Amino acid sequence: MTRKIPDSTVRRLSHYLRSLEGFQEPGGTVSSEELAARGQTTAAQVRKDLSHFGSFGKRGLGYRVDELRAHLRSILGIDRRWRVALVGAGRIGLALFEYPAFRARGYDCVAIFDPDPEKVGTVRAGLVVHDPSGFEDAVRDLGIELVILAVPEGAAQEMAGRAVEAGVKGILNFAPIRLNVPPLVPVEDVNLVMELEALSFAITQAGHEE
Amino acid sequence: MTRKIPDSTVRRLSHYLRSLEGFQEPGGTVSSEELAARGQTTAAQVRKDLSHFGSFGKRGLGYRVDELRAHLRSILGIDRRWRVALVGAGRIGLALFEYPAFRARGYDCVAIFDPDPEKVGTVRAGLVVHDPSGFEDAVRDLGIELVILAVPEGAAQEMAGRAVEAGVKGILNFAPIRLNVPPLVPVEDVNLVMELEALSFAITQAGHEE
DNA sequence: CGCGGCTTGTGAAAAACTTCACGAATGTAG
DNA sequence: CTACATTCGTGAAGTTTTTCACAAGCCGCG
Repeated sequence: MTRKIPDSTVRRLSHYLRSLEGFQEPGGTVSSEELAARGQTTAAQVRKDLSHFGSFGKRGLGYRVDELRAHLRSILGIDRRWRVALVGAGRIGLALFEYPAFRARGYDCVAIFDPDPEKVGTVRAGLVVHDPSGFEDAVRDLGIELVILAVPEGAAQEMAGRAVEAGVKGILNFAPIRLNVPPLVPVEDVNLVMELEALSFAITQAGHEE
Repeated sequence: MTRKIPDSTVRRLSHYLRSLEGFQEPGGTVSSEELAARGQTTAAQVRKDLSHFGSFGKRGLGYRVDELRAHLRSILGIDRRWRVALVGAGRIGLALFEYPAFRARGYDCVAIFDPDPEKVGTVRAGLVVHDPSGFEDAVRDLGIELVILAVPEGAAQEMAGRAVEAGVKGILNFAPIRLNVPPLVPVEDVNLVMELEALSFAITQAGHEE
């Protein structure tokens, strides 16, 4: 039933879920048209996206809000909780770890690692900072499945390799390099400079356009 | 020459630029093959991407590193400096503003706004935090062109509207909503929860795959 | 100068993704 | 019960993006 899902579809599924959570009456229904209106897409796209995973709507009626919400959670793999470790206790990493939306969405911050001796032993975001030497043990003992990798560029590949070796299942990578990991371990890259560059490109381009 | 550039192309251009900066001898040359190797793409894709903007290479030789670098900077619109304001002095916004890579890439942080009376007047990331009431004046007086919008969901649309009205040219949006702005003003969305969801989707999916 | 080894730039082919359009369900009203 | 107004699910058509393949250009060497 589910073969190769476009990346863009997954992003939209997240959007749909977020839209559904904005609804007041969870017992109500919503049409593909309404769902498309929030979310900058079309009704056909909404239906096509969902059809990859099953038939969740009722013809003539639409989708039941609470039902679709549950389906989306299950599809996105957040009908459970995930144990997340932060590697790199810099400003950005810590800011993320304290971001309440993460926990609300099913992601539990369980450990922080940083090699800086000044940070090791101190408490950040409610957790003691550990030296990376203990990383592998922690992955096993705490059941860490996801890693937020927010270390300097030079250390990213090494820590990614160790994470994979230790059995981590996915990496959210903030370092501006393409990590070399086995294809079974998904990596999501977040590159904020790149986002700004996309902005200045679009602005500059608007001038050249005709 | 430049019509409709795919979004994915722009992202790759950023990557190419970053790869080029890793080179030691700026007088040397690089082939599309080498550039593709870093960056998770193909040589043909590199050439196609660049061909949208001109012919920068020499057949039989490749691209001159320093030359291509300059071209990419110009294409991405970072052969100049941009004046950026932070709206929302929360943890994430501040962490970004202190991120040294921004300045290094041509983005200058020039002002911070936040309505919290406890923050107004204090110094963060080297700048005094101002109340948003002075936002429009600051845009004009400081020549602010880009806004990093890192406010709570509820305030995002209002501040986006004010930014556009004040003449801001682009918005980097961290709020998890689609901003409603005129199509001439580009918006880049950064949604970290969505990135994590893409990860757990990929992990979960790997199980269902067959 | 002419030849051979490379590597670009680019139409054309292939693949991926989105939009269209319509049959099939579903609920409502008369 | 039938007619009607909706709205989903989905193959087919259309569009966009990627990949392919090859002619054309460049360099070095004899």
